[in-house]
Amino acid sequence: MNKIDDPLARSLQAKEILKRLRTDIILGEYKSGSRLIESKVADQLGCSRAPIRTAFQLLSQEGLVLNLSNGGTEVIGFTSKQAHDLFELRLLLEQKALEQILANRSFHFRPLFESMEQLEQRLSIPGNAPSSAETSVLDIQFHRSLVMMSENSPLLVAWNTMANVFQAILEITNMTSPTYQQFYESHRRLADLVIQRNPDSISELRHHIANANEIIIARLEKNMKT
Amino acid sequence: MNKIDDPLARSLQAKEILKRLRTDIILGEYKSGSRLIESKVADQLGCSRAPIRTAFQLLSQEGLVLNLSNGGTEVIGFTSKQAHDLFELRLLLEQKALEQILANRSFHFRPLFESMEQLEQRLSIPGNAPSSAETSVLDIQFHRSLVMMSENSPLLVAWNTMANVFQAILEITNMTSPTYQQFYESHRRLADLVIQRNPDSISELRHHIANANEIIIARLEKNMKT
DNA sequence: CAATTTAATATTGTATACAAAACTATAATA
DNA sequence: TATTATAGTTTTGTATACAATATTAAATTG
Repeated sequence: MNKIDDPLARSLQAKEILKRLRTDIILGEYKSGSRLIESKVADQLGCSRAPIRTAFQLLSQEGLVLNLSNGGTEVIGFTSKQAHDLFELRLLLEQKALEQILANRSFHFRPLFESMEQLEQRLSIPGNAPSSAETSVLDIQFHRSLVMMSENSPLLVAWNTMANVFQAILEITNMTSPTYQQFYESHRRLADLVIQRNPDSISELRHHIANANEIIIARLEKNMKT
Repeated sequence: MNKIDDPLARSLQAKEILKRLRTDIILGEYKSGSRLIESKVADQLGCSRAPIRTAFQLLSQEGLVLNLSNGGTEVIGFTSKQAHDLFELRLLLEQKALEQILANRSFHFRPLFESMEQLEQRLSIPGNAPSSAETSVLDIQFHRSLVMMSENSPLLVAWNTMANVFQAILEITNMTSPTYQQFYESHRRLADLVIQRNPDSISELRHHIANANEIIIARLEKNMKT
């Protein structure tokens, strides 16, 4: 449970391809229902079909693409409703994680604090605002630490799958530092409540996520084509 | 939302390999922490590395295997606790689906009844008890129909991912027809409550799943090596 | 002209080849 | 001896080749 599952860690090409396709699909660059042809995409991106296949499989896992029963891959459009449902799912999973954390006898909270302080430190460097990509990674890391604390492997697996899409959305919406300032203050309150094993942490979490979701979805809708 | 996502539908080899590895890992044939070598497995199963890589990726998606950061694939043991957590997750997701179904104005319940009647019909053929593999597919299909009714794509994606492991467990535990008789009676009660949009359907669902989980886990533990 | 069959094309699934990276074991050095 | 270098091996990631299946277009038939 300590090692981190990082698909494509060594597969730089597939990683890059996946990221690009994921973002494009979320933004609506591909029409819903249109078909993704391995060789076409391979030519466009200037590589062979091998890493493309890998990327397609991951996209399918994330629900952005559909594996047709006769072979082939079809784009599933990403709508505003889906974003909403995704965020609701995130809340459901994280709340479950937190409930289990509170119910467990002992737990390790170091990773939670480390990830929190990493974000705080990064934000506190004067005159050097972090990029949206940077902060999204750190923000996600905090929440991943929380889910990992639950020591519930299936829950973590489910969370990780949707987290990829979630992180892409965070990057797209290009959060500014002031917004993140809000977020990390909420992270601190939450982390403090968690180590106290205070049941109020649940409502703090619900508050935090609901608030974040509202801001993010509003920004996302402006960027989406459809 | 109408098309069904079936990875490996055309890829028979990879499908077979995945199924076999999945079952073996659940049963504890591979030691937790041991490394899966593509070429080794390919030689054992008498095929090339291509379908093996595909299968490994799917296993990773299901949380049975870990992608090491320097490349390579490590087996994550499947413990009794994980089974318990998995089943709890299943309940969480299906309950969420049902809540959304009840909240929605209109919904299509044909697939739910069709899958239910398929199971009933199959069980009612005298002197021809269905195999565990057969019934597990039909049972899973009923629950998938339920989740699909929620028209919540991210929720369905998450459910599908864990359903693969769940179905494998159903097959392993080799349910007998009498047990299934119980299950499908519960299915019918549940389906009836759902079309009435009766909130009691939620407790019926909780009951059904909790009951099934208890039976299944007990049987599973007898089959697991660890 | 509509429907069906047949041929041509496109696309995927698997096998193989090769290069880059990671791991292992041996040798060298302090 | 313990530690670092180094050579050798293993293993993966990507590219390419080929065969089987799907899709599309054309031809045929009623």
